[in-house]
Amino acid sequence: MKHALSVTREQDFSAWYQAVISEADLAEESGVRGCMVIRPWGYGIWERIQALLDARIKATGHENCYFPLFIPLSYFEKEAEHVDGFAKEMAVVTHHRLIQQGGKLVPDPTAKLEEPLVVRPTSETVIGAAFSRWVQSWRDLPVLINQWANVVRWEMRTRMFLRTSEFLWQEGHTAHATVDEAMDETMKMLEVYRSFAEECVALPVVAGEKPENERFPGAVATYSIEAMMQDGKALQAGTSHFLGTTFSAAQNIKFQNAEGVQELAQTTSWGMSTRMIGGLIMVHGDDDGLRVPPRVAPYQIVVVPMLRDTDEDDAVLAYCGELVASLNELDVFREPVRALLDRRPAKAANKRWGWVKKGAPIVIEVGGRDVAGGNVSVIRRDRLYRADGKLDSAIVAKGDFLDGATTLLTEIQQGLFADAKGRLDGAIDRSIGSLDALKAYFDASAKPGWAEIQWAKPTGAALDKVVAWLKGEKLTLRNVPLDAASANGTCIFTGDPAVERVLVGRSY
RNA sequence: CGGGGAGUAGCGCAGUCUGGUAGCGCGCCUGCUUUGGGAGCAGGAUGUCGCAGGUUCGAAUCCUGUCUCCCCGACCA
Repeated sequence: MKHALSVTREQDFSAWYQAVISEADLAEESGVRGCMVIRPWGYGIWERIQALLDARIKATGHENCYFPLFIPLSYFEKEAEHVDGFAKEMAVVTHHRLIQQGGKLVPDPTAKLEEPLVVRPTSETVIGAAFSRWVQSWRDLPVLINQWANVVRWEMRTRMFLRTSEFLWQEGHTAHATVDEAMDETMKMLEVYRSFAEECVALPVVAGEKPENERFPGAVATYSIEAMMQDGKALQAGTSHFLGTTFSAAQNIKFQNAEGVQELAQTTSWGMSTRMIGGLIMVHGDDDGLRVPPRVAPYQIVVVPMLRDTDEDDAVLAYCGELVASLNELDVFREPVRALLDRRPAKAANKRWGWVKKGAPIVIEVGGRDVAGGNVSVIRRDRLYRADGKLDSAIVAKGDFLDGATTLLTEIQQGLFADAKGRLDGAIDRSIGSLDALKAYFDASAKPGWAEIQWAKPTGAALDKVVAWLKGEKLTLRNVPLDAASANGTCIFTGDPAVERVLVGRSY
């Protein structure tokens, strides 16, 4: 079987990942360190993610707004732990004018900013400053807001979609009167992320609490959803933080409670980014390129006319036009179907393989013979080949295809999720009871998946010791799954009675 | 930011050691022949050799600096 990509997942997963991004026209290098150009197909997927996630964020009572890209340096100085976490990766604006000097443009030394501005790495500080103005009384709470924005973190090592210097995301920020309310919010948004990832992106995830060492700088508790890539590595696909009074203390977010007493607000923040697209690639991609789940596919059904530069071409195009119009009348996942007629003057075979690599869920080919017989040729991206290795192109009556199109899209969506879910569930080993066994598990195979182990949840120096040992094995603590069984054994690190179960794995 | 590799046509690469008119394959354009599974033949177009300095009569090639990408570390959504 000849595949559309020149490198397979088995040969070199990292090279394969880059090949998918390039061959599926998702993104490309920009010439600026760690920054990418997101091309229409990649950005189209992001727009779908935005649309579906935004609806869920609003359905849970949040409103969108927008805060400035530039944050005064002094805002960061108010919260020590937060600045420690981000100081090493901040882009800073120091001048507001350039001058010519020896034929070159250089910052004008006389146009130095009084106070440097940081290009936001995240917006807790600037939004906290606004919250302190907005919140006076318990009646002003909760404040529930979200913004869609770009942020910049000057990472040492970048990878397209997974870790770029600039990335796109949404960041939710809320303020509450009580710890309970803020914790409810934190957990609610974690669940929004879990259900969104699984239902829309078909990405099975494990939702859980991050161990202390993996917390967001300044957070009291951090929760994540973790997805498993096809090479067994973990990808943190969304985070939800309970910030307690860390930022309200630093930013002076105070309110007068019903008893007339001043209190600090309890805040949360939560985010999901373009990294999601990296996860989508590594979970659903195959050796022919990307496979986009129908709910987030910019086009769900692409119709490719087989034109032959003959008189029959007009009839073929008319037939295709009607087909696409009929498809666009249909609803699937409670939205209109997104079908495209690919009229570009290119060879049909090249268009077909182009859409296969892009991962359009269904590709329909229509030639003169189909028109004459009232048929269409259907290629499902989730089942490209027959058992004999030939491209599986099924000839179906046009009416039957229209009748079944939305069911087929639903089936593809569910199938992609079910396959990935099966891989995830089958790749978590819950039987490991010693460090030797843990080491052996990860040494034994190239794609070992994860281990869910029992531990005593050490803190401070004891936790540092555990993390250091894991690091030596290139392992990380992922999260403590919310739905894990309770502990009933001993901690494999300390030998103390275990208190919970934690996931261990290699990660991106 | 440390170690390694690489930047030459849209893509993949040769040429660099040993300085002397910019090459190959694919793709692209035109024409003809094909036409249900990534067509064949013929002709053609496309380069400030990553960028900036330097050495030289002459630099893709030598020297210095710098930017970007890939791999391995340290850092992280």
